[in-house]
Amino acid sequence: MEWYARYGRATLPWRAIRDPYRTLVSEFMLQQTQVDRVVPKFEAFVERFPDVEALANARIADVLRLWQGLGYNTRGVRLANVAKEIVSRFGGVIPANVEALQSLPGIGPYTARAIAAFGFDEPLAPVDTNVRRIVHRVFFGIEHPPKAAPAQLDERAQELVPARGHDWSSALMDLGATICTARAPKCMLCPLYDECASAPLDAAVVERLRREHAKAPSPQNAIPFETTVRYARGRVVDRLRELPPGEAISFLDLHRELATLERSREELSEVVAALERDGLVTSRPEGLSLRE
DNA sequence: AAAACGGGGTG
DNA sequence: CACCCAGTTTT
Repeated sequence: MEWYARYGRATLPWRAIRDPYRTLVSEFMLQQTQVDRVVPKFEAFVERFPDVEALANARIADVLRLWQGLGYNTRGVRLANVAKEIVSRFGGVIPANVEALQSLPGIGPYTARAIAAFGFDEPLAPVDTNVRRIVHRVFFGIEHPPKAAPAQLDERAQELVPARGHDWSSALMDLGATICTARAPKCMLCPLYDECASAPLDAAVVERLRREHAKAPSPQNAIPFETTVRYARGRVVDRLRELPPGEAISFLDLHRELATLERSREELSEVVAALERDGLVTSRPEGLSLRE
């Protein structure tokens, strides 16, 4: 905690102002997404949608426009749906209870605990990739190969949490993001050096062990990203984001404009259908648009 | 248990 | 250029 007081990222916008709604928004944006890329998006988002009610009344299309550049666009849809459910099921008040939180769309075990800990200062351990890595290195040794099961790491992380959860978990995550990093840990700067089962860790050794225990590359890593469905989805959503609010584009126009994708009408149709199922896109007689 | 889901920074 | 990132949902 002394290290955190001195070197922690206290000015992150969801820490400078503590508020469960800001915690909710930040945690959705931070799923699988680095802090540096979230900060500017977060600030624009909470300015446009300052509270649960504003977000509950938002058009999905506007949420998705603010989501540009973050990736995993269904997170934006789910976040807006969470706001609606909070209004309809919880009277507009974000629950502090983990089970209630996890019943909401897009909130899994990590995010439920993160909202409870960061939003309500509950003594719970949100175990993200940082906490997982730190706990593994400190108590079980270097994580390549893994010597601890996920359940063991959860349990060990939870045992560490003091009475108030916010600063403790913030500290662990900052340590993981800046010192106890995945590739090139800076053990010589680490406040846990003396208690750590892995210190001092040499970056070259980490790299070698990682390589030795690397899983066989999945076949889709061998093909160019531009040929993947994910890429096609991204280009479709990008095109629909450009549409002025209220306007639509016909499927055939979309297919023509996205000719560089080299997708047949049938293939592109399947991409659009999946986006519809995911709640991002609406198909009407006038054409396609982001969902209202 | 494995795959799908984005996109940008990094060593 | 493979890996990594405040994970969750679907298959």
